[in-house]
Amino acid sequence: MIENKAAALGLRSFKGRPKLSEEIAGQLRQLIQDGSLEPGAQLPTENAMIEQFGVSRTVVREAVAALSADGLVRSRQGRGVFVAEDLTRQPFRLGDSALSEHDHILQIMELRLSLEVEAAGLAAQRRTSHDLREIEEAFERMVEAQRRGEEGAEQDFAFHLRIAEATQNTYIAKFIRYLGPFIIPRPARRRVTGAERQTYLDGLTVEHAKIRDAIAAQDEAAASEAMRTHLSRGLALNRSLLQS
Amino acid sequence: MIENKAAALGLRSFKGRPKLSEEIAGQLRQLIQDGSLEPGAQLPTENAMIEQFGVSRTVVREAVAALSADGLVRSRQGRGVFVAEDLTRQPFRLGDSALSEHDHILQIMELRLSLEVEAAGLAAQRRTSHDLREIEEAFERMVEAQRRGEEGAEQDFAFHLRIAEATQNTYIAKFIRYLGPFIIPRPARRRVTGAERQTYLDGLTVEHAKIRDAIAAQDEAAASEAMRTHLSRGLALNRSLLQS
DNA sequence: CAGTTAACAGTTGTATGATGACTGAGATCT
DNA sequence: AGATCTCAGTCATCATACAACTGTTAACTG
Repeated sequence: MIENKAAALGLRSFKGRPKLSEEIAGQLRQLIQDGSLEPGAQLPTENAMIEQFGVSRTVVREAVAALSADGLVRSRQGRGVFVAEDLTRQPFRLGDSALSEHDHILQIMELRLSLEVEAAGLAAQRRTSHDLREIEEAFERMVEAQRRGEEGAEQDFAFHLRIAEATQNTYIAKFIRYLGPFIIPRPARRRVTGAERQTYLDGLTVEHAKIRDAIAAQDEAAASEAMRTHLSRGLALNRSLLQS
Repeated sequence: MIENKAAALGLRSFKGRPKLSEEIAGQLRQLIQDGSLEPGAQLPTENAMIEQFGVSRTVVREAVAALSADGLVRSRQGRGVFVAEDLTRQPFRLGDSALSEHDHILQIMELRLSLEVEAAGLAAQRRTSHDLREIEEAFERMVEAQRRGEEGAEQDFAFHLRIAEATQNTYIAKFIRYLGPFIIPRPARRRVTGAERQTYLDGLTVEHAKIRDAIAAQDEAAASEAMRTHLSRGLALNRSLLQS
């Protein structure tokens, strides 16, 4: 047996060696993504992979099951395993990149800003009276959370999510919801304290109110503008805080 | 072989029974997503699941491997399988929704527009000379494709992707790349023929040129505006074509 | 001969038993 | 008291066997 080379990769050596099935799955994934295996092509049979990788059938099957869950391959009993014709089913993930925490946060906020500025405009155009009520309630819940001395990060996000849902575009709402966990922690905020913190939180409320009012008035341009101002300020704050 | 009506039935109405491991994986996934199993909670042990579901270890392990690939659970040797604390690793997918083809296309194009309008502005701000060269080359390749009588859909997308990369925001670029396969087919275009088609294609080139020039001049507002005009026209065209 | 059926080899799907590796806690020893 | 050992529980991996499905080929039937 050759000594464990996994540690050389450095990444997750702390957690012991990665599972063999993950190792194999990674190799197969790479073969597919760099085009060595074209869509529709057949993967080596299980027996071939057993020999080729020197592992047991359990490992091979678990690796294929993982790829199959990602929609990257499709296995058909009696025939073989094939690379998916339609690679659009390949999921989208954030965070496995090698960015610093600093860049990670800023880039996610930029991504979020891009979407939400437009979303605010669409919401102003299309919001129903029910949507508006949801947005107003979310606004109030955040005010109450702050009155209780909380940060209100969750309520903040809920407010933004209601706006995304008011666009009537399920994909936009779905993506904002996906981004939620990445932006809720917002570690930058915690470094702001005291009076400065109160000023910041009051500013949030004022900005949220402007967005809410523009959507209520169905003023598309004003809604987009208010959202841009709101998120730009958050972006600038993060940028300056993370600089130091 | 004429008899293959399984495909004609459309989806997967009769694909034979789904694999047992997928069945189990689905049940576990639901338990996690509806909160029956909270983050950090331990799943039943393999032996317990074998008995509970009445299947073999192979099946249970493949199901867990699939969930693990999605980042939904984490298994630790010697301890057990646990629901992930951080569900942000859950991937994002488009397309499993029950939208009509019509809404599907329009909503994706809106999502795309939101991002790309901002991306064009960021690209104008931050593009390097190398980025600009890439964008210009992609533009030329699309012109050449059209000169050859092709539609140039792939070159079109490549042009947009180069712009996304010029934002220096890897997440934005990554997401645009993910959206690619969903927008490349653009079935609407095929219904436009003859002189009308040529007018449309010429319009694309003019609009691309405006975007390119604004980015070259590092004029943020003009770049965003040009991109908005460009994609809005595509959106409007699709909307009218799909109406009928 | 034409058409159907049967047999076969190859593949994935499922089941089962055995062994290795890791974990945590309690028992044991010093 | 502190370090070590033992042990049961758990996942990780291996190996084997059989079932189910597929496509091809051979055999059979009328």
